[in-house]
Amino acid sequence: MKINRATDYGVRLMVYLATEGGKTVPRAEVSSAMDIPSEFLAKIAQHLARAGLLEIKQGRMGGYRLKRSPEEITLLEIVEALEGEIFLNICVGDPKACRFSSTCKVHLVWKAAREGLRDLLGSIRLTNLIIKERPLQNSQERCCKYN
Amino acid sequence: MKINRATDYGVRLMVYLATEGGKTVPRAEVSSAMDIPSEFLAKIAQHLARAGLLEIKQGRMGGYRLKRSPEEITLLEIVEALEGEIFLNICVGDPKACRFSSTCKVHLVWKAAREGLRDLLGSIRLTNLIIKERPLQNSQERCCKYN
DNA sequence: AAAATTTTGGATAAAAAAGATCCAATTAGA
DNA sequence: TCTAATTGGATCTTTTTTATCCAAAATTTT
Ligand code: SF4
Ligand code: SF4
Repeated sequence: MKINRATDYGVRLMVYLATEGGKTVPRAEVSSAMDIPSEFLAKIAQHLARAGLLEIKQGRMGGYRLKRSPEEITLLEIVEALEGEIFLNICVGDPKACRFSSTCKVHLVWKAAREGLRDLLGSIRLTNLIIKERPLQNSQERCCKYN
Repeated sequence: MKINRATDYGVRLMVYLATEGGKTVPRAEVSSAMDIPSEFLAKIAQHLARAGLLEIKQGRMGGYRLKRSPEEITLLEIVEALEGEIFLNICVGDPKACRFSSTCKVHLVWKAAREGLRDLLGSIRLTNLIIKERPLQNSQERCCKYN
């Protein structure tokens, strides 16, 4: 019951792109800054591009950049783009996979757990994940409990 | 991000034992009633026994039974006995595993997600998971939202 | 147009985890 | 003692994860 490395790497990539604003960042830079194996990163970026989360520019001066505003992109989208839709147990996504699913109460717990997890991840936006070097001087604003 | 089959099987076993009250149930019976490969079930039962959740009786008339009252056993205990402590990302259990963990905000989200998940699973007891054939006639009681 | 740089996409592969299965030895009731 | 039940260790297969390699394609610069 853990996320994949690829998912964590994908989130790192997206957070890095968010901190770089709209710039196109070459793979090598993300790889070294974020400690992600370069070739693996290429595959992850392709997944995220197909999911409509980032844009890939090929050729010289190519690289990656966010396709949408970091305010619009949730952690849930990133995670599910890389892991597939979250289901903590097979029966949640496919009730026919278990002959007990219609009466089983554990089934309901896994369903509830999934909801809770997705709600949390869905409430976090890329903007909430950017690391600011120092806190804003004249602002008390906190967009959520995670920053 | 899914539980293992072994974990689901383990929960099925525990729920079955709970429905049988204090009886010692042979492995073959649990295996066929709960659709669990018998030899695999043996391994799972050994794990749960080491975790103090059930008692194994060897020899003729042997089998499995709960070691504690189903009221005292939570789903979290069962799941963690089989999966190990729940951490949705390596950095949650071992911050040294990632050089970003001290500043990374995603880290905090995975921590919060873990808390939420463990709280939910910890709130469900084996008694809440027993399947009653028909609802009690003269009782409105619901021990929680899962029954 | 040629050179330089950067990604693609498909193949491949090593390692780890998951999901069992086998069986000789052991245990304990009858 | 006979029989029925589990143990514990080894083994095995399959799937998933985590990459890596490289020729081809794309795009900018010279
Ligand atoms: S036993 Fe219950 S929780 Fe397990 S797979 Fe079947 S329906 Fe789902
Ligand atoms: S990048 Fe953040 S979330 Fe990912 S492993 Fe490191 S600390 Fe954890």
